[in-house]
Amino acid sequence: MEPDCERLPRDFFARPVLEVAPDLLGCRVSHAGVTVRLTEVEAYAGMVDPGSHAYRGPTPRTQVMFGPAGFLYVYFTYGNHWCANLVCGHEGSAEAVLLRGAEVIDGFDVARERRGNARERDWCRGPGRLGQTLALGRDETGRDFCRPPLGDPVDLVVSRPQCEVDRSAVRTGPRVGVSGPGGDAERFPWRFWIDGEPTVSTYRPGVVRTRARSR
DNA sequence: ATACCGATTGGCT
DNA sequence: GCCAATCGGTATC
Repeated sequence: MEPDCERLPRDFFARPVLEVAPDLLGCRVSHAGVTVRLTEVEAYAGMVDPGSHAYRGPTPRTQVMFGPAGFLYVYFTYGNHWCANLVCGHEGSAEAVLLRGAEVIDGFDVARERRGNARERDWCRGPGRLGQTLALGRDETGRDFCRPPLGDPVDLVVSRPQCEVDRSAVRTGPRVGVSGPGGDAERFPWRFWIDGEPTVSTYRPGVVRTRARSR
């Protein structure tokens, strides 16, 4: 388990999301017996960001993003997958960082059990897989990872890197799978990753929506 | 009440 | 590379 002195304070997250996101690369996330090292994240900037779930204002689902930094926003997508975000910025800004890629550094047996016969490189390659490996789902949304309630049986910790990431190894690019204006590479190059890491997803553009599907 | 769609993944060609 | 699966959230009627 991670030492609590390494836990990142709320002040770390209560900054503009474009500052927080690259700083999270190399950081560790622990939950339910598995610890990972982040290799890929994406920034989402709330109501000014057409790619964000918060773009059209608060809804029951996105409510937690409009609260203070340091809380987890987990969303369900494509009928199968739970994807985890760390809420950033100031209260009301609805900024968040999506955890997209990571390398397992502790809890290998638990991770292997959760991911079946997938290759180790793919355990946390992509936000849905990362959510599954860390067992982050519906019940974890809204959790405070900066000052968790005392006696919380399932601990969630975001902590500093064991080894600092070389800033020159940080790459940026358009966000994966974001359709519409939010996927514009010029306006929103808000995906951050560590160059050369095998646990970073391959880029896939957002699907072009032309007309409604039938059936 | 109902229709549409998604910040994806895994399996198959 | 291509595509179906799958269901909760959101908008609309």
